[in-house]
Order: sequence, then structure tokens, then C-alpha cells
Amino acid sequence: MNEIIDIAKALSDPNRVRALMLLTGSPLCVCQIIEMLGLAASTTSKHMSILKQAGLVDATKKGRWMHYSLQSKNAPRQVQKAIQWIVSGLENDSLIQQDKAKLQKLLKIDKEEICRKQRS
Amino acid sequence: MNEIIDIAKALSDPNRVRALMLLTGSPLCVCQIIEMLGLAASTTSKHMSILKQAGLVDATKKGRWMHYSLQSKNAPRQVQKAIQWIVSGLENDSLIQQDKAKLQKLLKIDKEEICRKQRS
DNA sequence: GGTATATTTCGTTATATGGCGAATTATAGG
DNA sequence: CCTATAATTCGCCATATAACGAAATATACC
Repeated sequence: MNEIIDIAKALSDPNRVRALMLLTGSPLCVCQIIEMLGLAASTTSKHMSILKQAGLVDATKKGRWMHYSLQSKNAPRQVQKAIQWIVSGLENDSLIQQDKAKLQKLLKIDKEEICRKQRS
Repeated sequence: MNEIIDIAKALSDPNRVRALMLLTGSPLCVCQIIEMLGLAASTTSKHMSILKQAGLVDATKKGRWMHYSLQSKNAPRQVQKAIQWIVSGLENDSLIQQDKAKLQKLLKIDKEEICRKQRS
């Protein structure tokens, strides 16, 4: 029961759902997610840890950068179904589509530059 | 987006999920759900209204009794998928199985008697 | 119409959640 | 080893949520 509840809770915040949907394209660095959501780094980090706790995303550290990716392989069925539910329900959502367009542009910018911008 | 978020929020409370799972067997009267969850009538009523708002359950008034049922027909795909996700994820859950056993006993008791007991 | 009663709404309280900035941690590179 | 920096954790605040009991609502029955 707890597993399901944790997943549902993770999916009950718009910013977390947006972050999850961003990852359907490719893994992303935290700084890129921060930039996309427009939230403080601390807030974004907390959101990602809730998604991770629920098993919806996977995190791997590469040097100073933390990369988050959608949990698809090795995921329990509950998690897979939850992701499928969210993705199928939101691929036509206007905010999600805006986000994806914005992400395309962001992906052309070097991560170093994104971080530099966030520091200033 | 709001639709999905509302559904996820509705499913992020254990008592609401329990109530939803109880309805997979048959429609139930509020007093039966109150009895099953062991919560105050007002609290239970609020939970059911949240499930209804999310489109997960349907409510029909029969005289003084309000009957809640699982929203399966006429439901948008989002809702159907959410219900399938919850049901498939929880049919082997021990608390849910306990609840179902307890419900079988409760269904043998007349509704009038359940209400009388709750009043006292 | 008046009373009993099943359910909901309201008002209150305690806890959970989401947000931020500051402090901390971990790692890259001099 | 020391500095810079990407990310997280911590401390705080404002708002949301779950719980209850009391009051209100709606319906059946006399």
C-alpha cells in the first residue's frame, strides 16, 4: 500500500509531474530541471528526491553533476504503470508541450552556462 | 493537467484508496464506508467527495441513503487507467484483503442497524 | 406540518507540504 | 591542500490537508 501511496503523492504536485514529463525525452541534469521549472535549487532538489523515493526516477552522479532519468527498465510494475498513466494522460497537455519546446532550446545551451546563469 | 493532478491527489491518501478498493466489489452506502474506515461521518463524507470530484466514483442518492460506486462506464480514459492502476497494484495488498473480508461480514448486516450503531 | 435520521457543510485544530535562502556536502581542478 | 561550484540538507514561513464535533440539509414517515 505504501508504495502506491508514495507514487500517488509524488504525482500529486504539478511541478513534479512537469519534471517527470521532461525526463521522457532524455535524462537531465538538475540544473536543467531547475531552469525549466523556474524554482529554487533547493525546492527542485526536494522534488526530485520525492520522485526518486517513489521509484519514478533514477539518479546517477557524474562528477559534480547529478543526472536524473525516467525509471523505465528494472522498475516494478506499479511504477511502470504509473509512468504510462501519466505519460499517456499528459502528452497532449498544453503546458507539457510548451515545456518540451522550451527544453529543446535549453538543450542547445551548455550546462556550464546554465549553471553560471543560475549563480548570478 | 489539473485532471491528472486531482486524480493523483485523490489517490494519495490511504483511507481514500481503501474506500475506492471497497467499491470494486459493489456499490456501498456511506454508512457502510464509515463503518469500514472507522472514521467520523464528516471525514468519510469529505473523502468521498474528493474521490467524486476526481471522477473516480459516482454518487447516487436513494432516499436518505447515498450510494457510492466505482466509476467504470462513461469514465474518461485517464480515470479508467487510474482505477486499473490502483486495483492491479493493490489486489494482493494485505490491508485491502483484510478490508474485503471485513466487508463480507458487514454486508450481511442491515444498513439500518449499521446506522443505529453509529448513532449510539 | 413535524419529527427522526442519513449525509453534508462548517469551524477548528494539528500536521504535512511546498516554497525560499543560508549553510553544508561532495567533487573538479588548480 | 585550497578554491570554486553543483547539488543537497536545514531552518523557517505560508498554505493545504485530514481529522473531529456541531450545525445544517434533505428526505422518509407519521
